[in-house]
Amino acid sequence: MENLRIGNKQLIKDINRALVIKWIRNHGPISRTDISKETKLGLSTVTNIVEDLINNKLVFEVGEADSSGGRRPVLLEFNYEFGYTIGIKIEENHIILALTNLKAKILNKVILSCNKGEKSENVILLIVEGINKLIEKSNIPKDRVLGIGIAVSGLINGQKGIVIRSSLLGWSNVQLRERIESEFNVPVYIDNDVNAYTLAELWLGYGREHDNFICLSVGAGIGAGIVIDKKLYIGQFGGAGEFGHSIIQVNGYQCHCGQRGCLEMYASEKFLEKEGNLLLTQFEASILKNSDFTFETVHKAALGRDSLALELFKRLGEYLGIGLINMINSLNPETIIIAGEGMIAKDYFLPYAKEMADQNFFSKANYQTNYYVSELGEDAWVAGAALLAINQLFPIPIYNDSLLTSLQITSLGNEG
Amino acid sequence: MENLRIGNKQLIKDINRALVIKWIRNHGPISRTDISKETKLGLSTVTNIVEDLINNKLVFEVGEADSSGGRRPVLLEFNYEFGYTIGIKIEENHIILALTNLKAKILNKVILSCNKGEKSENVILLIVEGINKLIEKSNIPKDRVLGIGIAVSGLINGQKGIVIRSSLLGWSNVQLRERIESEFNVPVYIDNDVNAYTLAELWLGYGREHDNFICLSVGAGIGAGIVIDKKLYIGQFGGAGEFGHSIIQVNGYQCHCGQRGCLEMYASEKFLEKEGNLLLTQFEASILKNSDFTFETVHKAALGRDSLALELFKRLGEYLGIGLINMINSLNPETIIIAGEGMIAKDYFLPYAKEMADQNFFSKANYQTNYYVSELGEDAWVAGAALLAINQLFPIPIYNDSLLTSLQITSLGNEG
DNA sequence: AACTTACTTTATTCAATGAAGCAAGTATCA
DNA sequence: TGATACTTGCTTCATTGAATAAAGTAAGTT
Repeated sequence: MENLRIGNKQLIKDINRALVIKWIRNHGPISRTDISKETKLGLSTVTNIVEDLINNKLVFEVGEADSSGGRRPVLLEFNYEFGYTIGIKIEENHIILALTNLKAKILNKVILSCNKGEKSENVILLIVEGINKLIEKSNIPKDRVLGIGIAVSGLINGQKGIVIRSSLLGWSNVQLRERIESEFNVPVYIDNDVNAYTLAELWLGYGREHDNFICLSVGAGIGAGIVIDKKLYIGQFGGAGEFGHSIIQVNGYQCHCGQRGCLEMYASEKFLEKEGNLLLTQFEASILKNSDFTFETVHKAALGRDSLALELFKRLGEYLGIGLINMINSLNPETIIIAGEGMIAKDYFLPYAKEMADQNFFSKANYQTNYYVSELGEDAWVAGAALLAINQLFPIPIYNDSLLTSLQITSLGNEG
Repeated sequence: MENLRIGNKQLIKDINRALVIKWIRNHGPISRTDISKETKLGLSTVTNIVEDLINNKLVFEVGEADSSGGRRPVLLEFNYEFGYTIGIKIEENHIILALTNLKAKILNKVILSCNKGEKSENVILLIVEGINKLIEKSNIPKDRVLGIGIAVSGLINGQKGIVIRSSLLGWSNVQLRERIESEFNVPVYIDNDVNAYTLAELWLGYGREHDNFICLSVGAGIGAGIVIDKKLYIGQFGGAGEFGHSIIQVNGYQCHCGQRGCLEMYASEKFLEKEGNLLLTQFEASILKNSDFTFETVHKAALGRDSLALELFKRLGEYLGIGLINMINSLNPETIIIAGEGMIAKDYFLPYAKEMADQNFFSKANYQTNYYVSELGEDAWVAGAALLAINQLFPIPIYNDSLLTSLQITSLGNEG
């Protein structure tokens, strides 16, 4: 249950400190006066808080801006190097680790190979090794790492820190957080990979200026992250956004999840494979005849105007459109951001998807949903993983439960 | 954008007043000491706030509880008759109006008939007439009505107070709130009827002890209300929860909304009609042969073991199950509450729906979703409509925007 | 020299709070 | 029975500490 804090001086202080930090983080470099104007906090209040933040090295004065007829404003900037976080993405056959500053900017990267289907225990050992290597390579003191975020594909219970099930990795019920946390004594956060990507969009991409959207990943599978009021919605145990397993066809293709007719079987790489092989007989001339069906190979074929490839993408697009309709009609998002490996071939399927999706329930009432193609690169996955941790360092301090990890920073001011 | 208030004394005061009110509302009769213990507010703080509330007649002392070795605790109870609200449900051929106290308890009811397909302007006039009649009948001063809530089936933009589209009523773009508000000079809230019912579940039913659920209504159509963290999620413009128009069958039955294969065509009364007529040739002996197909008629037939009726409910149940799967997989709710007129026949279709729905993505990982059959009666629709207004009277005052209407009450204390 | 803009210092305000006190009961025991 | 000690509930009051408005200082432009 959401436990709102009671009103007292400490709450005032925490809220206003967090507010000032937020403004400097999101809009810095910025002057004290501007913070005061924007937040409606009294100027002297801002002065006091900023002094405190500077003493704690969370904020720096970085120079002066031009005057417009009076004393020059002193510009403040957040100290993104106050500490570091590590973002990790576990993939089928390698692990990507990145050291980031508190802006989720990647400062250093380590990529380790591992065998496909490797046991979780061995992967954990690899991760530990990778973290150590990364810290050493980056030449920073270990205790400046303030948090670790790990992105894993599959069903994740972030609160408990458990990988419930990952069909890609072949894991189930792995206590990932506990293992890494005990090794480094630093808060560790884990979440679904698409959720991590969604966080990257929220903080570094589209979400910088928007509060509500769904981020849909089209690739080997289908996944989605749901952002409501600038917060990631995770559901009862972290399983929200499994749109890939919404059923769009009664008695449709058998899905690996046990259901039939899942969207994932119609709008991800799995569809290219399945439908591609079925259609081969009708498209004898296709250059895909002796190839496998991945976004890459089919895309290449499509570039060469291969008619099987074109047909596959057309069908995938139309099915994806139905998936989009279901998202729109059930959640009514402002925008759907589309990302994932599949987007290399976006020109060949997105138009069909959009055309189909525009037939949604709301469009009849002239309420449009926006589509937006993610512009973040590959690095967004690990950056998003790092954000799993960064996100927790500066929470809005109005709830009781959010204090556990953030205390380290937000209450530094009480000591001095 | 959610605009968090800045920290100052007024915020402290508002939070703590709201907190005390909440405890008395939800757990009264309760003593000052117990409030202090539960909220962690200082006892003297509670005393002060309570004094204020009593002066403003928001709270009453209602007697003493037994002593357990010391002075008897003085019990406080919320004054649910501090004011009244009016809940209204607009149906196809009548309008139901109810006067409620601030607990959404129905004190008086007026039902007006109107023609099916009546123009919105005439219906509005009827509503005005009904409200006046209700107030007169209840013998209360007009200015004790603190808010009016109206539940309408269809697509509603609650923020703007507009009925965007209601296929049942044949309305589109009706400025309902503005019209009623200008007539009575009292805040008016409008929302989708299922959202109103969901609010009733949230405050009067299942939600009293739970924070996250989806409330699904099975009747003439299919609708759903989504509760996240004890708050109704409404989407970009109030259209969240249109699960009825999620597509479960590519190229399926044509829906009135323009799409094909909507859940609403497979799991509401519309399905009984459509599929019933199609199946008549195979079930020559059915007593439904010259009947219409409503939940009522088909249910009666099922009671007589009519095999067409049984088959229809079986199929409806299975399709409904697929709808449930899609809800579960995309939102991962703790519980799905099922309600609506269709539930008279629940014994004939729910078992099939549950069996199907239990095949969802998460069940493979042993994470169960709960189903719960709504126990609120017919009155819950208007009670929920009243709650649309009541809900806004005592908001958690941490956001700037929530102050508009609640100020009347929460700042009474500043005057005395 | 007058005006602007940016920031700091200082006295004030006010809601929460802990401590002390008051109110009104129960338990114990002569 | 009733005097005393103890318990529990509530109130009063001085203190605290954060924001804040006002006055003062710094450093620029016109």
